[in-house]
Amino acid sequence: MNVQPVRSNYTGPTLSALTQRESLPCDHCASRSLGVCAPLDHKGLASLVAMGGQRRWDKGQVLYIGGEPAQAFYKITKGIVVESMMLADGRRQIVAILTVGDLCGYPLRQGRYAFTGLAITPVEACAFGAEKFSAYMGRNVQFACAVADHVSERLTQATIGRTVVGQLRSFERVAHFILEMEERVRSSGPVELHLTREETADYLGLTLETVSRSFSKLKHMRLISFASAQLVTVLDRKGLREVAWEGLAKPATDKYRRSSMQPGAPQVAALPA
Amino acid sequence: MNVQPVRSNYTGPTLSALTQRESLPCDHCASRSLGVCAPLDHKGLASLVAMGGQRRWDKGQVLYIGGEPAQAFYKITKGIVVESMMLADGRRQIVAILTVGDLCGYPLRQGRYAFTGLAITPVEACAFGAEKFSAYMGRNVQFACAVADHVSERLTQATIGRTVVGQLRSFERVAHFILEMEERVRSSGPVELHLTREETADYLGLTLETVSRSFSKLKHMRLISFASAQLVTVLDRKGLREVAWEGLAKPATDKYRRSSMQPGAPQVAALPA
DNA sequence: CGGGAACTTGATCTCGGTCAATATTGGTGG
DNA sequence: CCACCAATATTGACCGAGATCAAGTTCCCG
Repeated sequence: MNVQPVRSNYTGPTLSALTQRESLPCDHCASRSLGVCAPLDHKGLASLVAMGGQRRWDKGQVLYIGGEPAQAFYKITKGIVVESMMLADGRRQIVAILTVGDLCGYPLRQGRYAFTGLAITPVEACAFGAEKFSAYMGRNVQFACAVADHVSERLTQATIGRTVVGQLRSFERVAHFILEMEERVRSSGPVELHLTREETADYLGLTLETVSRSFSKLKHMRLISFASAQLVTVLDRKGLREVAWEGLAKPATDKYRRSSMQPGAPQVAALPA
Repeated sequence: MNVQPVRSNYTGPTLSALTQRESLPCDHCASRSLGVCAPLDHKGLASLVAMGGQRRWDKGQVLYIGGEPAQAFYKITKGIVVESMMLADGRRQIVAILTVGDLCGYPLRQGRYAFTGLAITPVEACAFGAEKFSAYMGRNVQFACAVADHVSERLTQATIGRTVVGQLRSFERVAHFILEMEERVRSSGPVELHLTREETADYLGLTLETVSRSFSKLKHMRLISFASAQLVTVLDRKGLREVAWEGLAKPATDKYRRSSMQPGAPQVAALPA
């Protein structure tokens, strides 16, 4: 759909000017070694950078709108972006929470943004022209693999999210959310949630009141405590995990099909060639 | 995570034997021109095929189990596979419905299957060794792009699914499901659902009773009719679409942030380089 | 045909949504 | 620095969509 491998021998105008070792904004970039930039050498980086530039948005500003023609993808260097889908009546599903190192605006759907990107903090990002980005994928295997890798990770995240929303009770979803946000920052001490109760609700498929009640419930269960509404301390990580995710996977080796079935080793058979 | 680009000059043992124009199982494969095989020429195809072989499973058999070490990916040539995640207490979320041309078992999470694959009809598939598959990605840009493309498509699907489960009412979800299954087969006439009510429930985050009631409701609304429980005729596609998806996207140019916000054009500013 | 799986329908209960009233927080200007 | 106000969060009361429990019915498949 969105990726158009280009095998031609590309001789872009911007590339030659930058192949020498000269300073790139990337040299001081917090996102340099993350995500799709990680496998690139100086030259590769230079040609990618030549595609776009740095931009910034204030909290509350929209980066791009789902359904509109896409000019650029963004790799976040600062702040937090949420991607969402909306229904005509205003219902909103937040489908991803993205931070430093994450690529956003990608993938496209028929040349248009699939989701809407919103800055929920001040955001800085590096912009890549959409067509050039795709063309570069077609020329650089490592870059293409890095993109595939990144999208794979997002697919896994999205799928877990679907399971959370589809199967967990309200306070289980909130417990999972807390652990997810803790994981994201990878630092000990209190966890900054960043999302308002309303945004959290739209992320978890609940209402803001239910989210608030679930937080309170977890607090009364002595699993968490609050410094402020946005700053949570995990008191009992083990307990929280049990609530959050009643041990996904590690299944009891039957009941993949709920009722009648004969699991048995998959039988192998050669097909008529 | 799962993709390990390998840039080395590969000289596999099986490759040389197959580079001449000789017959491949692919020549008669229904899945030849679909998905990740599409961009490959005879030689590329030959080396991919050399990685695995054809296999088959009966209805109800498990192809692979989430959390277990992965040996192979499968590209479906016949039948339907559902991928799911399970919770310890038996709750199950079906996260994908895959058919001819789809790759399954991919992506991996730390070398292990992320989801569990189950054949819900008799299934035939072409197996690719997992490491060799990744290595081949690192050698062939077009293949890597095709994989990225495929994963991107699945990400979009997963995200839409998350929105369906997170935001739609029960009968709206079922309406969406019917349209999705219709889309999938791309042929006029009655739509074969393939999933039991229980599987549909696990896909939509409902119970089988609610799914059944929702089907009945849509029937009484004269939007669909049944030849059998598995065979649906869409009587009013427009009406069904309105129920299914109250016009996702095409948003009213505000309310990305529900309350206070000043959308305004994203302001551009150069960062200190 | 016979039996079991799959499906439908009904009665009741409950979790989470809705509506509404405070409480708290944080940002702004006096 | 404090007071004020709007935005955000909490809590309560009530209601309803969907889950749960429980019969029946239909449809396959041997």
